Amino acid sequence: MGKGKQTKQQILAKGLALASETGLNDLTIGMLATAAGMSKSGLFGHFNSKETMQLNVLEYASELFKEHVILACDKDIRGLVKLNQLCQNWLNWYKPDAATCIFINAAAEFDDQPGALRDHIQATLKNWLSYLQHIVTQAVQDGDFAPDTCPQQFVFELYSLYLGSQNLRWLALEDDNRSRFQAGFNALLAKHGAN
Amino acid sequence: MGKGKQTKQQILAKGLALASETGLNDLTIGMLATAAGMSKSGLFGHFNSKETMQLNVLEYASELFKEHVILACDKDIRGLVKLNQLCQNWLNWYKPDAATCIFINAAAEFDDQPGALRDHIQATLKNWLSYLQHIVTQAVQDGDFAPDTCPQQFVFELYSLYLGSQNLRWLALEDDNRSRFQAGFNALLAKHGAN
DNA sequence: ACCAAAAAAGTACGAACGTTCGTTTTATGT
DNA sequence: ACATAAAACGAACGTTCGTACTTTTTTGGT
Repeated sequence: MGKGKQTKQQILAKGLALASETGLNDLTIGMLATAAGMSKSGLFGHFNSKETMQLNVLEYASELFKEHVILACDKDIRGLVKLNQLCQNWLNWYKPDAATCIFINAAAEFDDQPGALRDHIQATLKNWLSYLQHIVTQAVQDGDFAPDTCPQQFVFELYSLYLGSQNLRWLALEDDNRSRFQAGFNALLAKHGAN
Repeated sequence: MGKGKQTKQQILAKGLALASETGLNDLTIGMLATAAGMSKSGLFGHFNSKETMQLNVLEYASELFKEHVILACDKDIRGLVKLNQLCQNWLNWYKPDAATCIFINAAAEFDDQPGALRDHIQATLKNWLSYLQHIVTQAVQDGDFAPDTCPQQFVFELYSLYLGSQNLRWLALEDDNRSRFQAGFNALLAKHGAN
């Protein structure tokens, strides 16, 4: 890996960290350059536009997500067991500080702002949800869940719980939102007759 | 009502409409002025700062929310019946176009940005959730729900469903997210033994 | 060790933003 | 109706941002 790609990776790592705190919109070229310890124009040269930079940060996040959530699962598991591992990984896929999931944050920021960024976020999210749906369908086929389980509704409720845990974190309530998610998840499993 | 207060109300209405589409952060003084059909400085004079303007928009939204969600309920109802009406009103409290709930949007935008705006959003949200919690507690006392129902967890899951319906709207999935919320809500009621 | 290519820096510009100030128009009370 | 205050305007400011150009430094293959 040449010097260029190397520093680019460092930039993207810093960029993801910052964007996870302040949002992808507020990730300015100048501040990212400062955070990366280089000049504005020096950093700019790696992307040639802010939008490309943001896009690359998202793609970097996607790689990390796939690595820490999907590929980190045990091999040869499926259905309910896999769903459990996926959700566990999902909650922990990006750890720094009080960072909120960049995909959730970016979705809220760009949902009404057409362009390449919105399209990418939308595609990523759709992809993840349909993957979850696939695993749930598998679980139903395996008899892990009741046969009348609707995978779409199941994933909707599961995704909602994730949103809830992300959104309620900063309300600084005294209770642990992770455990609120877990309780909701367990109830969701029980409702569909997980054994 | 003097001329000043009158145009200010029009400005706030326009501001809420715009902020519900593009987010409270992107609600610029210049574009709001243009949308309101007046000059930048003319509009500015009503607030003397952008933050105050945003704060006033939020307060305006709070008034509308209270009016359309809380006060719009039938008198002398409580417990499960009231919860049903509240949720129905909640989903419809602000109708324009494809607007997303400004509180949800603003929460995502300002959660990591200390200041008066964040504090206001936080207080508003906490207030609403604790109100919901109060109604659920009432429902349990009235025997509408099973006695082992945890109101905090209940409201967490309810709020999560609302977030889900808001967040999944723009994914442009073919299915109606309103009905996804309804299904989840009904399941939530059933889980706690609503009769 | 050298030289072309890549990477980084420096400078500058135009646009948009929030805000200020002085002036002009409009509304209101007597 | 008229005088006073409120409301709205127009032009300008300082700052920040993304981006374009040019120059300097660093890298890597021969």
